Amino acid sequence: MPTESTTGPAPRRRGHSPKRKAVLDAATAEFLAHGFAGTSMDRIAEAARVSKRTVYDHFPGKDALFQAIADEILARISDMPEHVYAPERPLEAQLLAIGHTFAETITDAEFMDLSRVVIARFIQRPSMAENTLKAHRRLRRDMIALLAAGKKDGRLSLRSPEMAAAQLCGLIKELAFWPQLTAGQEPLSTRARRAAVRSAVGLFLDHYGVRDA
Amino acid sequence: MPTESTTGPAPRRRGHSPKRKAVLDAATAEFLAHGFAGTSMDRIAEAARVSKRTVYDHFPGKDALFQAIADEILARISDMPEHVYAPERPLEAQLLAIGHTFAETITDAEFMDLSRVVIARFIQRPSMAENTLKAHRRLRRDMIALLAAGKKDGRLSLRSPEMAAAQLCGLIKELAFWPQLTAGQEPLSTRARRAAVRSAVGLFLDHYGVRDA
DNA sequence: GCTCGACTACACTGCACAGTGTAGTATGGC
DNA sequence: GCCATACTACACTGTGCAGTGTAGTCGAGC
Repeated sequence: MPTESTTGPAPRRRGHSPKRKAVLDAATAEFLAHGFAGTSMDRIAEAARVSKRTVYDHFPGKDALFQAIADEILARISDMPEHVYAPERPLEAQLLAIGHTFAETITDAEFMDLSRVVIARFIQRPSMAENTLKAHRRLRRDMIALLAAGKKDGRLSLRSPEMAAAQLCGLIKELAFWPQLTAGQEPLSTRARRAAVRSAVGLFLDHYGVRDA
Repeated sequence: MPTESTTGPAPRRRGHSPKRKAVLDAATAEFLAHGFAGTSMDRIAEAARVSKRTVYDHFPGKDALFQAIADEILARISDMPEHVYAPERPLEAQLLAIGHTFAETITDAEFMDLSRVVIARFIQRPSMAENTLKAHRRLRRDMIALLAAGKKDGRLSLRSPEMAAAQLCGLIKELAFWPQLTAGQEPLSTRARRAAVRSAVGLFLDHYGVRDA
């Protein structure tokens, strides 16, 4: 064991070189296209036109590389407006707004690819999958808060804001997300996506909305 | 190449012995618990208290073994009543009936485990995932037909039966299926499941139902 | 001109796993 | 007794892949 070789088992590079970006880009493409298990470090190195050693010089291992990519994509996608209940605005408009944001987020091509990969990777350890794809958790929280506020304000007649939020999301996801993810269906056009949200909000308000308000 | 050894490259056993069942049982448990990639043929053999050779004597390979198991579980689960539109019965009751069947099917523990594994395995090739889990496709067809009939009968006011069916399913799945599958949530109690279906049908009819009928 | 950090090329270890080949054992029917 | 069937034990091939070790190249700054 020649342990005195250089500096021991620490990462050998730290700077943010152009090669690092090449690796990240190549790895993103490979992971999103072929999944975690279906992508080898050799392929990534080859695609990045970089030696395998360089990959390991910038990232400690496959998992770390994948995590870095997932984090980066999620950060890019999670850059969305907050949705806070506004008593003076019509409820329908507010529900449409958050619904559209939700639908846009989950139909984003990169989010879908990432979902595919993360779900394939972590579905055996479900907690991690939900944890990693927290982008839409944040929106779900906003939605629950909005529904709770609308209820308190007497404009919605519902028991559980959590359940109602799930229903609203389910209405949208079953049209705009799951068919594309698990059945290879083409992504919804903007037009169709917006129609799906309008329909979902229509169903929602016909049931939970209070007549006069 | 000693090709004259026994009989060439054909499967060596054909009978339905008790060992075959042991292999199937063990493989079912292993696959459902650890997924396709997470299960090795050695583990299956060990769990079945059988030599590895015996596994290969009954099944040509890992894929075939998995397919046999998936088919068997799906056959068991797909054994469900047909739901055909009955003009004389109240629509609500009919929607509740098919909704409850749907919810029962997808909340079945074995169906969920199988879904997990199949989704993890085939989500990169989405067509296969939908194809394998056809159990709920059959119900979806029934549901679409039922909605189309209800529309023709003037009891439902909707454009697309396909879209409406998706919405009804989405309302149920987002409460009773996906949280359990991807977030490790406890399965819904029978009581909660039935409440979810009633709520979904309520939302559905408040929007799509025709007032008088 | 030398050094140092980033990088390459490539050989190599170690592992897990699918699938095979084969010699040998136990059992029941003839 | 004999033979076939079902099965075991186990060694073995081949492959794909994560991760490492190392000698050497190249360019920038001193």
